Amino acid sequence: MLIFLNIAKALSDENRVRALMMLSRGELCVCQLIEMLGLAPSTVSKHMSILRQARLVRARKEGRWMYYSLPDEDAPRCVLEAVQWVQNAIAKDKQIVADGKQVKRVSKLDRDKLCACYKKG
Amino acid sequence: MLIFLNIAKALSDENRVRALMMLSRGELCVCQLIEMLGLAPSTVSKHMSILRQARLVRARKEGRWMYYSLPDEDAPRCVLEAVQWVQNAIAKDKQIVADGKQVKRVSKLDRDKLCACYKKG
DNA sequence: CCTATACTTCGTCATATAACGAAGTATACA
DNA sequence: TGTATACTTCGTTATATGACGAAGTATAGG
Repeated sequence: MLIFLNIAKALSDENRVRALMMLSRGELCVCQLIEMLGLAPSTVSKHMSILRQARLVRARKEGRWMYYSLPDEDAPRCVLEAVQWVQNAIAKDKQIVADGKQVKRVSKLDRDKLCACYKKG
Repeated sequence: MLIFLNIAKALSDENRVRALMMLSRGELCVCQLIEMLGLAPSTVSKHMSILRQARLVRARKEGRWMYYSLPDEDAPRCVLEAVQWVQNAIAKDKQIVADGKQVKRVSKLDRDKLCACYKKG
């Protein structure tokens, strides 16, 4: 029950659902998510840790960068079905479609320019 | 997105998930849910209205009694998939199994005795 | 080493949510 | 036409959550 509730709670925040769907095309690092969500780094980090604890994302550290991605096929069925459900339910949502375009844009950016998100504040 | 978030939020509370699963064997009236959940009538009523707004349950009024049931096949796909997901995820949960037994017990009770839940407080 | 970078953790604040009891509404029955 | 019943709505309170900035940690590069 706790596992299930953690997943449901993780999915009950718009920014977390957006972040999750942004990973549909492949892994992203935190600074890319910060740029697209327009939230403070600490906020995004917290959101990702909630998604991670629910097993809805995997994390991989490479040097200074932390990459997040969707779960693989080995993940619990409960998790995979949740991801499926989200994708079916909101793939056509206005915000999610716009975010898909953002992912393409941000993926092309130079990382130096991208991580300017830290310098803004 | 809002529709999806309403469903996710509705599913992120243990008592609401329990109530939802209690309806698996068929419709129940509010006083039966009050008895099984062990919560105040106003609390259960609020929970059911949240589930209802998310379209996760249907409501039918018959005389003084309000009956709640799971959605039928005409419900939005998003809703049906959510219900499926919950059922697959927690059907074997200890609490949910125990609740299943409670449903059988309560269904056999005389309504006069049952609605004593109002007289307790 | 020392500094910059890329996060994460912590502390704080404002808002959201779950619980309750009291009061309100709608229906059956005397 | 009261009165009891079966909820629902409202107001309050305690706790949970999401946002931020400041401080902490880990890694790369000079």
